[in-house]
Amino acid sequence: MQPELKKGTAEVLILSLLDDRPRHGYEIAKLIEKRSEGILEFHVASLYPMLYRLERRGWIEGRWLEKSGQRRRRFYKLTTAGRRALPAERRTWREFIRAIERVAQVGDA
Amino acid sequence: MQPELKKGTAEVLILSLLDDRPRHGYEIAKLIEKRSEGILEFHVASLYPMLYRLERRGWIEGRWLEKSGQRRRRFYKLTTAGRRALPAERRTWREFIRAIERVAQVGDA
DNA sequence: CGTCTATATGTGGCATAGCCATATATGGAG
DNA sequence: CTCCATATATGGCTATGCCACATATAGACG
Repeated sequence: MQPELKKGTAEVLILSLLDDRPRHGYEIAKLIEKRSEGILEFHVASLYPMLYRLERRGWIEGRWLEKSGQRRRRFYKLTTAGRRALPAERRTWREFIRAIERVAQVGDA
Repeated sequence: MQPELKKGTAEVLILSLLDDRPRHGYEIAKLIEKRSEGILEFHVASLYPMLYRLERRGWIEGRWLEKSGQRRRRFYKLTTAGRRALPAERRTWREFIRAIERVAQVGDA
């Protein structure tokens, strides 16, 4: 898998996972790996900076949660702006893959 | 359209277009733009270097063609290695989008 | 005849986002 | 008491596409 393919996809992935419910960084990384059956594997070193970027953009919001018997975790949830942005992100992705499929005969068939 | 999405996709696109028949750089750029209905627009400044890379890798092979009444053009065609590599590239792409769809609810439905 | 646009190839420097290595810290299993 | 999984964080590297710029010709339009 050319690693370059992944560029720009982390956003929809993270936003979609946070659409279900608030999650913390490490959980997001593991979920992506698991649900994609190992095909996608975002290193946490890429994920944390992405989370900071999304937070700065105002699409997600994080807060620390410390429970006894657990390490501290930063849970992120979608903001209203983030929830509003998600459909457009999904549409962009869909249009993008359709465009590729029109140029390269790459469709599932 | 986040420009980052395109990263790593030029390869399959070029290879697929050359699978039909030999073409020159400028034609490839225009075809990508046209067939994708404007969604994909690779700048020639990205395309030419990509062609050189593919040639160095031995997947495509270019030769100059000068016709009177036309500017000089460099036509590229798939090599045997390139033709052999294409199905794997297409498979990678398919697996990749399926993986994204399993993580983000992004499917066409 | 001059200018403009489309065609055609090419290069140097920039930006972005993911990767690797590394660091820190805790809970639980053995 | 060591090791692994969990959890967050940062600095430097790399790849690939983007922008600006350069060069050159054919054809259209005035």
